[in-house]
Amino acid sequence: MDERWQALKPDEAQSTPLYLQFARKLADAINAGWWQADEALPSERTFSDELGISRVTARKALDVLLEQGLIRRRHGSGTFITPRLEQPLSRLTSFTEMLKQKGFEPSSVWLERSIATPTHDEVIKLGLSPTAQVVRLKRQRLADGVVMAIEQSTLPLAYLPDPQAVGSSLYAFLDAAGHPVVRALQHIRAVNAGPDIAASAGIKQGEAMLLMTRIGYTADNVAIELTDTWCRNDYYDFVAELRR
Amino acid sequence: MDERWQALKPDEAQSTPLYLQFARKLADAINAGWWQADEALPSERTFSDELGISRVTARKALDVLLEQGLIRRRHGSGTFITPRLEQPLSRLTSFTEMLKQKGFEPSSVWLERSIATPTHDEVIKLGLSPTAQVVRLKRQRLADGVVMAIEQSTLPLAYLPDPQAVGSSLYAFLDAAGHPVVRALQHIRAVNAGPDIAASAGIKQGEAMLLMTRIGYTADNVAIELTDTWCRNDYYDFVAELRR
DNA sequence: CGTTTTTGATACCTTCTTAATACCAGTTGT
DNA sequence: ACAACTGGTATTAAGAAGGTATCAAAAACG
Repeated sequence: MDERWQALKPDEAQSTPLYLQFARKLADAINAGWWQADEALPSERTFSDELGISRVTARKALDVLLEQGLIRRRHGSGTFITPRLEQPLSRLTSFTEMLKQKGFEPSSVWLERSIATPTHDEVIKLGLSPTAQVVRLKRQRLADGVVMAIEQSTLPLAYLPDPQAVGSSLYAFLDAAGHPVVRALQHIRAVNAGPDIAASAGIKQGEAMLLMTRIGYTADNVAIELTDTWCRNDYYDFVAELRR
Repeated sequence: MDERWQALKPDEAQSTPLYLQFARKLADAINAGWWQADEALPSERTFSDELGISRVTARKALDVLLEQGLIRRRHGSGTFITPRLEQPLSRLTSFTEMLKQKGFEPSSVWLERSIATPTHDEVIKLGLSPTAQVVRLKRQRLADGVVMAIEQSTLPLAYLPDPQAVGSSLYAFLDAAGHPVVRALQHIRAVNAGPDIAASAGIKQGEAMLLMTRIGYTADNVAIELTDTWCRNDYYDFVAELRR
């Protein structure tokens, strides 16, 4: 067991804060399967004693992992690692959630909030009736004040009577309205930035961008959201882990 | 660590301002992967002391990188390199697989099979020793005779002594050699096609392409394969299903 | 030649991390 | 009911990090 503590020990000489170092190492250890799912981790005091760090530092590292959903704490009982089944590899997270997790300050600027007649493409993809109308939302997505993506969402008017009512998070709004998105199909392509998108995103025209097209479904399998997101390629990284 | 400082040191004799020289060198170092995402850079005072420049100079250089979004500063904490926004994907199916299912005939043409000295980037990503050599494989991927993607794989020479021995499937070869890839991390970005890739892929220079970078791991968690695949955006469309 | 801008150095301020405590509040086993 | 764990919270303090204001020399410019 002793080598294990060694591997978790943060390095004082590095300039990265101790708690971040420890958080990373502990996350690696958990992912490497050092502890069984639902097994208690060593207590905060044990970490503190064995690694020669203060309990506050150990605790702050655990806070990070808690934020990532890797562990769960039970007051008086202990800290447990979250069973893998409950943390699907590809969680459907909103832009807002993802940024907060990364320590950025998310914000958005509305470019458009209007009611419109759907295009043919939208009618098909959202399974609309020919006469239905839609709400169109277009905005810049910012992290710490920097434009990271341009997002255009289309929703059936029936689910979103007032376009102005949406706050900073569309998903939060849909949750509150009783129509949470639980599943989504996402297509990813590369496109050259057109003049309008380039201008909104603050990049040169023709620059390569990732175009993510997502169709969100509610629990009863109704397509409720069609979102095109043009992602600035220098800030986004799409990651997939494959196993066989 | 000492050679590193040497490489960052600006040259007083040059006419370009010290802080610009330093900014450039530091940016190169970051791009070369000297520090991990979310890791802290040395402090401004450390740079100042080690490089024999004033703290303001070091700071002005960091200002430049901050402007470029390469780094983030946290008052009282340190300077960190900006993490990319990771968008997790799973159940990723590529268009080639769909093509196969639809009955297209995949094939490939070798462009290069050689032994080479790894780039700095490859050394980092494959965890190589500085003296190790690698095999480089480059080929066109075709479907019914049309170029769909350009693929360049890099493997440690130790695992693949003879580049010519690889048949049409790299994975089949590795399986037979007793080093099957069981897990892979795949990153997807958008890039503008450079002159060489454009020529090989039969498209115009500057056209947006999907660049898929895959690192394959064996059962004992050793990185054995680094593959860059430039996918023609008119033929590729990655699909992922997300849940929460 | 004088003026303005750039560059670099110094000193001081604010904020964050880390640590050392102490104490509170649930949980568990005896 | 109790003792001995667990996590949760608050306080204090020192040290280290980025933030900022000021000034001097050098370069660029009119």
